[in-house]
Amino acid sequence: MQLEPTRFHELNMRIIFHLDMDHFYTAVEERERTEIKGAAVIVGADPKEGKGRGVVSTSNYEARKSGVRSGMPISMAWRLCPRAVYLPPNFPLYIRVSGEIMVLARKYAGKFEQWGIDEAFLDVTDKVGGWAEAEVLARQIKAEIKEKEGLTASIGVGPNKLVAKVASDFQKPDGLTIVKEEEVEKFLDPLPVRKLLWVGRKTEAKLKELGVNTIGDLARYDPTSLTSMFGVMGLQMHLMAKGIDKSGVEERMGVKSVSHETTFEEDTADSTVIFQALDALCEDVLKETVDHHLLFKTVIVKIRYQGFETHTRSKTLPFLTNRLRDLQKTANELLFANLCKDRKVRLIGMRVSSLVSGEKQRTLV
DNA sequence: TCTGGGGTCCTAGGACCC
DNA sequence: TCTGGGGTCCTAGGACCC
Repeated sequence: MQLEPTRFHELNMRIIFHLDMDHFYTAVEERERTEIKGAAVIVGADPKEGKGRGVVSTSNYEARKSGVRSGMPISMAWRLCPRAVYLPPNFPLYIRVSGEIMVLARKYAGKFEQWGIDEAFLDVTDKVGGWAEAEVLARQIKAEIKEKEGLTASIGVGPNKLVAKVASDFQKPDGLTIVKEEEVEKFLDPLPVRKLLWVGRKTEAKLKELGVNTIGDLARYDPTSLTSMFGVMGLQMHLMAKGIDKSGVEERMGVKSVSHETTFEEDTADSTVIFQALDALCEDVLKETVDHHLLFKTVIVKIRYQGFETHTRSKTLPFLTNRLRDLQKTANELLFANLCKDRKVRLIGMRVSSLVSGEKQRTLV
């Protein structure tokens, strides 16, 4: 049933799109390099003949046929698909293309929220009269991205962000899935809980122990028990499983932290190497904060030892700063006081937070 | 399988203040 | 003596997102 626009709005219903670019990094690379057309393509760490460190960022559908997935160790990808074209990520390129797509999509939305580099939520409630018009608009956006960027996107359409997000993942690539208000329960019920936003590997495992496998199982589970086990997230999960999500599409304003980290080619206990890496990370982080006119107060150092044991140590300064010597002194002290000298280190990271825009704070510098 | 690099948010304990 | 209650900030860890 198609409601009249005014009636639709009176009922306080929303129509939300989730736009998700298909295998974005590899799709951009394929567009730029016609010579790899048709090949299995993997963007990620250098595989080094199967000895490489790091993970797969994105693989195209040809590589996925061999079982390659995002987040998989690159050494495993090499074993599954040695014939693939392996490329290092070209972030400046992806960011530029992403920016163009976001500008294109934003003009169709009453409210717009970018989500990562290649996804976005659009609240189109005020732009369409109902579900039929929403479908026309979704097709138009997909067609425009295809025409102007030569890339395919999948769009999920639903009455809230959660349903739209699950829907965009339902048919990929080049998909369009529309889930109307009255179809939400039937749509979500049989899907595995892992499809829900915020249900990751750990939560999935805990739910499995409770005999909760599908979103329907979760919707029927006692919300009080969920709350006692998962806290605020328990209630949130229960509501999501019932297709309820009142969160708004909101423009994100400014970053809350800036960080850089590096994994060594080989684990090392050489303190010269470790402290040099830290200094370099300080310079990278500082450059970025200065470029964005930010001042920081909190400095966080991350240490990951051989075996993946990870610790963070932080210090909040009594003042805002963007001086390299403040950052390096604080970071060096934190690392020096907390580094186990006889253990091999896998990764060093640097982060600054408690950020304030320096535009207004110039007098403090 | 052996785990990158960029982020956000939540929890929980303790310090400190009134 | 041994003790409130509320609030904020800091620190560390962990789950999750792309």
